[in-house]
Amino acid sequence: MNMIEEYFKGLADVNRLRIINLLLNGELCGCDIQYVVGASQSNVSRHLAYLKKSGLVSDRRVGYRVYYRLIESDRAEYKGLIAYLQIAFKEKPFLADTKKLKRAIKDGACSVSELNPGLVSARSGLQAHGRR
Amino acid sequence: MNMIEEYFKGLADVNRLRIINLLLNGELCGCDIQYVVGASQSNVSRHLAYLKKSGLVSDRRVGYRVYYRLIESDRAEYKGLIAYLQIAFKEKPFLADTKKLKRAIKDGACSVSELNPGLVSARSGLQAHGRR
DNA sequence: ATCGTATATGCGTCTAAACGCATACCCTGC
DNA sequence: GCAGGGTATGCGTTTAGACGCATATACGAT
Repeated sequence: MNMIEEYFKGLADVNRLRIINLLLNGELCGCDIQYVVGASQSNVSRHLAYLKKSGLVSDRRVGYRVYYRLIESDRAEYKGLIAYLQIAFKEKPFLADTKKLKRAIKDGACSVSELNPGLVSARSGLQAHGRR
Repeated sequence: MNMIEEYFKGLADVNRLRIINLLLNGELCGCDIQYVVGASQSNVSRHLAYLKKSGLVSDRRVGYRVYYRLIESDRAEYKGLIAYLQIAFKEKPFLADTKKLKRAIKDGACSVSELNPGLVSARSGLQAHGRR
């Protein structure tokens, strides 16, 4: 199937759009995504699988966690789309999600801090989530 | 609902992507779209309705025909998307559709020629379709 | 080995939507 | 009025996918 079609199918759902918005900030682990989106664990997991299938997201396992990130690709088809999303995601409700993510990271979320420097300017140094 | 989500839902189908690709060339009447896409009349009509609902396409009636075109909007959310599509649509199978459309217009398709000058450079002057 | 955290997946349900077929509708021209 | 081209829509079928629940799996720590 066409890549462009795959991309748009991947983005044709609010929760997946919200996840992509979060991943524009850098790599994140599944539990942080789940926390911000607020959906059930299986729901988030399936959306992430769908995004992988769509060619938008890749993942890597680190211990018992899985970290998700946007695909790295130089294809115009892909880069142009990501560039568009960067612009388009200035709107609510994505703004609220981004804020919630930054607060979570600051309070000690589990996402790897070295890989998303933009999120950890004022990290407090905790290791645990401080929630659930 | 979010406009971005509406847009992506609208684009999450091959036939609708193909229609949008055609409309990037300018306004087209329904029967020409149907001819190029090669789907059934009701199918094409419903996809066009869906694209209208998604905020991507508008239409106007001229006699017993309806002409469809991309929405005119200066919102970054919208313009950025169209700009992306312009770039992304260099790939097959959209290329074949564009060629088929240009051939149809040249052979006398019913789309209004004044509104898509890029398509009528060598128009032969017929009024009928020369098909079906 | 067992427990705890994180993630994936099988199963059932429900809704959206893609498609074809037939029919209704809209407009023009006779 | 009627006929014909173009378009929309009601109806039924079928498939994709969104979701929750429960369970399985993966890994680390003890």
